[in-house]
Amino acid sequence: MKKELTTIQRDILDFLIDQIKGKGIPPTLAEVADHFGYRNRATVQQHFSAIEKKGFIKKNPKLSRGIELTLEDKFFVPKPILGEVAAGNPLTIYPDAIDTIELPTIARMPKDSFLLRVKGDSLKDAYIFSGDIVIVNPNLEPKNGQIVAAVLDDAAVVKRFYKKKNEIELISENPDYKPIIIEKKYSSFKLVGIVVGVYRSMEKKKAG
Amino acid sequence: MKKELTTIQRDILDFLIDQIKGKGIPPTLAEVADHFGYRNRATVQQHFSAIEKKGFIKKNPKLSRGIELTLEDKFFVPKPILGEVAAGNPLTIYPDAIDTIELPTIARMPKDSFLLRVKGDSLKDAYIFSGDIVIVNPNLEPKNGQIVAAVLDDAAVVKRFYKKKNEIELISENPDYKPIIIEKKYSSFKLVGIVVGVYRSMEKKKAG
DNA sequence: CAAAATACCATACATTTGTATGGCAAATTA
DNA sequence: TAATTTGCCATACAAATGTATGGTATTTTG
Repeated sequence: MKKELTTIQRDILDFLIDQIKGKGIPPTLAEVADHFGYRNRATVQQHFSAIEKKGFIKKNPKLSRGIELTLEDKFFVPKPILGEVAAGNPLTIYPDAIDTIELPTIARMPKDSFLLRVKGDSLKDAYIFSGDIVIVNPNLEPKNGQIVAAVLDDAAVVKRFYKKKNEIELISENPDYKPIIIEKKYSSFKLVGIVVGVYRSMEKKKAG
Repeated sequence: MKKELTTIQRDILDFLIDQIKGKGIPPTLAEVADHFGYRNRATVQQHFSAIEKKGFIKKNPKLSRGIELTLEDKFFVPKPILGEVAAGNPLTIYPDAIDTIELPTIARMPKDSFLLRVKGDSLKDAYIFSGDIVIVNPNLEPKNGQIVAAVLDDAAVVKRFYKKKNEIELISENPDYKPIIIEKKYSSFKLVGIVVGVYRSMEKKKAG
């Protein structure tokens, strides 16, 4: 039995997870159809059947909104890793995916977010270690003290963010590393996004 | 406008919260009716209207399971406190309620659980302080390391639970207090239940 | 006491919802 | 190439669901 979801099926599953984890309650067929622009519930119904057959959801027959997510272990979806970022010193960020990781979808990843793998230990006191995958949301305003991903001269870093009067400070949680200070005018600095989550695979990790 | 819920209305609201917080999805009218033994959905429907009018829930018209809990701050429901327990030395336990507290129902309290007020500071290293209210579930099996409530010679204690070969140890998180050791045969010891939650009112507390 | 609120019942009805069935074009697989 | 899967449409239908309306007995309130 093939357990690979098609693109559309994964989109629908993502929407399901999004609703269940986010809004708290599973959508109806009609709501899903509406969201994806289907003119018909039957289409969604058939997608559900396909997804259920592949073991990702379970339908409680006859019950409205009776969709359950199956065993969470199954919810590992391959996602592209867009690059590596340095928690210590800046590293390269790649335009395209350099790798994929099996990310548990419970580690809720907003649609507009992406993944970066952390190298270095400058954030170890914030419980982010080398080899960890950070989930970055580019559509959030950073608040002081939050951990952000940023690009400096075509390299990327993950640091804790502090905005001051005329400069921005990116500091490490590890005293071995000095803060990076960016003056307002400094242009080659670009904030990539807020780190909204960290995932660590407990399997063997080939971290650097 | 009166904001007091009647007994039945509160029961229904409790059931709603129970389902939403516990099962994750709001029940339908039929399910509520079934649970309370009503032969009719209309009865529940009318209760919902009453509860909504008093501002505790919000109905999304026409939507199945379209019940939302209104602002969480509103969810302070008086619950009886059944006694006081010592985190340090045993205190008296009362057969009936000695007091009531406005417990936020978000602090999910299973139907079979009850409340005890903690006195003493022997659990301060587990972040439970004098004056805190602990929610005790009597229907769970204790695992080593969990915090339990127990009765010793008509007095009650809240301690961390460890089961050994021939004895049970109730230890404090505070080194100032010595562990209580109960031999298997010791009969006047009775486990009351597992502490499933702690609530602390940030208003002034008249702790001991 | 009279009026209002409460707590339940019954019946009726329009939608919503899940499900079943058949059809069709495009992509994938054998 | 033939067969299968995928992705979508349409129609139909029974059951579930929310809603409306009216009724009755009890309790609470003014």
